[in-house]
Amino acid sequence: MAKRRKVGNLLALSLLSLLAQRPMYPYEMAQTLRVRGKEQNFKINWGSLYTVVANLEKYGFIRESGTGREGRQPERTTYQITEQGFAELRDWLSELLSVPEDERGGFVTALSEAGILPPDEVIGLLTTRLTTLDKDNARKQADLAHWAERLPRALLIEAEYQLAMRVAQAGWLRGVIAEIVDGTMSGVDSWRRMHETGEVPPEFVELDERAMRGWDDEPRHDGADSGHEKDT
Amino acid sequence: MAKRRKVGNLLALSLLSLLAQRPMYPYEMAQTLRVRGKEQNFKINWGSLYTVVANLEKYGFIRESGTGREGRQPERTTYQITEQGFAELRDWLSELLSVPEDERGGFVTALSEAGILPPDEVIGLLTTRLTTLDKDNARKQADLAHWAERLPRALLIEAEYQLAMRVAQAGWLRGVIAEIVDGTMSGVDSWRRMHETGEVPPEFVELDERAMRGWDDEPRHDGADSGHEKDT
DNA sequence: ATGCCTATACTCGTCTACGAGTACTCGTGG
DNA sequence: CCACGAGTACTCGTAGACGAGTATAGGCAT
Repeated sequence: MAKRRKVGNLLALSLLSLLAQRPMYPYEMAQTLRVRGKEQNFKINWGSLYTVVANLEKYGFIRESGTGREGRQPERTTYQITEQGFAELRDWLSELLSVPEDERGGFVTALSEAGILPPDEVIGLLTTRLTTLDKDNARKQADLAHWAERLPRALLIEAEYQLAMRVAQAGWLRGVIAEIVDGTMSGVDSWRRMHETGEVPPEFVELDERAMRGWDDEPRHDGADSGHEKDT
Repeated sequence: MAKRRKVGNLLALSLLSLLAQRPMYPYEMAQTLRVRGKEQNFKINWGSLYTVVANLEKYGFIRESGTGREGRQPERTTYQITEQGFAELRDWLSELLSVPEDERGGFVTALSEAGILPPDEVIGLLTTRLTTLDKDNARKQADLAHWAERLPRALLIEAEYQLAMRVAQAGWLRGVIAEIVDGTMSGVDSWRRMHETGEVPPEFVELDERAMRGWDDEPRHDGADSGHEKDT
């Protein structure tokens, strides 16, 4: 994935960020990340951590800056960021901020395969999701408000973003569920019949055939997300 | 990642879906996926394809259903889904549909590290993103409308979802950009000063220290996303 | 009929991700 | 004063992701 970057793991971005502030040794990086509550709730991937550090060094983005034992603890190696590391960090950040990606998550995939399950079950599952989402969002909203009182908002944008996206998802879900329930959405009838009788609705077949023929008469804008193909 | 599933690759979900419709051999699966325009624009990962098929077989989710050479082409192995495969498919879909995940994408990470870049640069990058997003969204909107005329909407939900999320993202971006530009957002001043003078603003330090002490006096709701920890 | 190009269907080897395990150190209670 | 548990800092082996390469078969132009 994203092989364009010499070190393609997002953990590497965080590490570079950390080292841009001060030199650290790997374990310290992990602690700092964890303590900041960054990256999920950091079920730290120790393996990845050291692999990524090694790779960052291999490509010259970071450099050993001393390998001392400080007082007691076992020996440890401190790293600092290099000029190229800084450049990579800036470039990577720039790309991530300026180029929108398509969501690649499990939910999208599942949505597109949801026809496998009978409509009523899907309604139930989506309702569960919606409920959870609403509950979590309320809590996150409160947390965020709490923090906003004692920290500058500039430090909270990513939390605000995540919340905004979840709220939007909840809104969308509410609409879709309603449409499936009341039958406003076209195709739900065939879908339901298919699960009751086992008969494969004709639109599925048509979809496949259309595809097979290469739907040439249709608008194809394939570089959909404004072409961020890997430029090999 | 997601080691709870015996085969944790999302490609596996698509393959199971495919095989739930009819038996296929691996290459055929790839073609069918590609032709349906599923999964990104499918820069097919041939390596993953065969690894995943092998694993699906290893865990009994699919089974060889004949290994014939049909007429001409080189020999090939056809697979069919098993009972357990169906069960896994249903269960996996259910989970993906009902349990909301937090976005783990690059944008979120980049947002949280955006302080590395000077504010004006960030404004520029986010504006670029917004422009691209608006342009793409308009096109996708049109495409979707086009397809909606000749296909049941039930087959288009995942496209609708993706579009809705992108529209929401654009809306959020518009707001945030404005707030950074006009200084409504607190912290932007320190942020700007930091990049002009090199001085590290006190709130960063405070954040770290607070974290170090273990902010015990604050609300910590750690299983944030309604606890979907891997239940080892 | 013969070379060559394309499509088909995989195989293989490398590089990455990751977690379980290791080893060493301090503090503390019995 | 030493057993034990909780940190600290990492190592290593395995499983997975992935792309470049391979091999074979037909089509078709000469």
